[in-house]
Amino acid sequence: MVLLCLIAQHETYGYEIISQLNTTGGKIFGNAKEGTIYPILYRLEAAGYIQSRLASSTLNGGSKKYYNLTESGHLMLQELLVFWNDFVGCVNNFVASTKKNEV
Amino acid sequence: MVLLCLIAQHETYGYEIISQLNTTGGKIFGNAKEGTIYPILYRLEAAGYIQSRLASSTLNGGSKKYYNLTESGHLMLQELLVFWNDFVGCVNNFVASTKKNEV
DNA sequence: ATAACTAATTAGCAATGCTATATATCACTT
DNA sequence: AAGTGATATATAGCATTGCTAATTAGTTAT
Repeated sequence: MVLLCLIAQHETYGYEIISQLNTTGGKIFGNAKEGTIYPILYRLEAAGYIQSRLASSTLNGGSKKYYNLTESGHLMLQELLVFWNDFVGCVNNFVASTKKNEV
Repeated sequence: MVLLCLIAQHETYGYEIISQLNTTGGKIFGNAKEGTIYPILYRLEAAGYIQSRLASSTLNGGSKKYYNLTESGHLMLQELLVFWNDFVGCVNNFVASTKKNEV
């Protein structure tokens, strides 16, 4: 879902996503590695949620593979955002009824 | 973390946990099955976060295996609650910067 | 030439979640 | 006594997933 969020913001590519996660990802996503992100991108593309176009090498380094959301990807992102809200709500219900005793 | 929360509230056993999740677990945990919960309980016990005691069969059905938190389990639950807050915060950062464009 | 940065790829392992089934006990009905 | 349904635990087996680690390759600067 987070990768779909990032790609939804603007067309981007794997290395940039990793850099962005490393700088603005906080404690949780600030440590993302290639071996984690690239396989997710392949799965998202295989599932039809994102599509890629190759761009020849410009200023620096190898050729980039730019991704953007498909229509199906936009729909999936909407569903995931709904799911995420439900998920946080459900977990926090259990957390809330615990904290009284625990904290 | 959710199972540790439930066990922290009061000593309980697998079947009761599953029943509780099915009734109060909402959309997300309302569908929990034995094959999901029991292996998690075994892992939590193997990791030393919970301990069990057997109780002979009382009113109905087989003998129950009651679980409660160890000291290590209480510590782990605290860490997980902190992690959970960080995690939600980090994800919501990305969600927030997406929603402007997307929704 | 080489170091440093950009960029993508993939092998391989361990952890995890879930489906599905099996087992056993007890209470109640027919 | 046989069967049904609720209670309760256990586990085989599969697919998915996350991560470590290493490989390849192009560009820029020293």
